[in-house]
Amino acid sequence: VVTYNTLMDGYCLVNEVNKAKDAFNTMTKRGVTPNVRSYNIMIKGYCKIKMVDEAISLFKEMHRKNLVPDTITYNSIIDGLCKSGRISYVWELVDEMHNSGQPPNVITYSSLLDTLCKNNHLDKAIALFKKIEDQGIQPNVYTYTILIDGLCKGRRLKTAQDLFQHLLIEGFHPNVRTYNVMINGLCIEGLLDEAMTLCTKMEDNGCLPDAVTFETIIRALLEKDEKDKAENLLRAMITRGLLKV
RNA sequence: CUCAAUUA
Repeated sequence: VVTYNTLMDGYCLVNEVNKAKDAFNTMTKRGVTPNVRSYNIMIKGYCKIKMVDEAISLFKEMHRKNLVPDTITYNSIIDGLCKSGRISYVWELVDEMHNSGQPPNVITYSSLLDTLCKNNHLDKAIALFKKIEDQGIQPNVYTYTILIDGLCKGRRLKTAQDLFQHLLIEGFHPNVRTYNVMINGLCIEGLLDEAMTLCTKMEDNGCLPDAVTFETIIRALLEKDEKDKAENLLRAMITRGLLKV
């Protein structure tokens, strides 16, 4: 089973979900019974290429074969449904999670938080974040990054910055993505000097800026016709090997 | 062997 699962996961990773499904069928034919992980891999694979209905049918197939979906199974479909905008079914599944004694975890909530943010339901997102904490679930760096990103894109920079501070106070270590999200937020508001300062600061904090960091700032600089500064950053990228020349 | 977040 492990061998087949690894193979399927590899195919899904490169979006060759049909080949993954072939492997899935082959294992069955050879008398190897797919386990929950096999289904989880296929469900995520289908969600990734937006074939959510296939994912749902596999989910139902699990029930028929008396396989009990675990938290990862739920999280994967919920995330797939969220990303394809089929929110109503999501809430049913969240209820089902509670009823089946596998309550949503921080990852489930991260998916939900992300959709709320991306659909401009910022207030609901903030409420959900509080609800997560109230339930005694520790938000992690992902959770914070998602909400900070939502706040930045919803033009609520101040709140985003407060949350970023809060994250530091709580002793979390922001990673490259967290910084990138904050930097993008500053760029959106045209605060390019602040963005560049934060870029320096992240490096001081032991977090190396990556290509996204630079591209974000460069793009913003060019929009403001700050061609010289942009060029300097481009050179910096080349020096750091972030840009092939 | 399986789940969530960033520029374009």
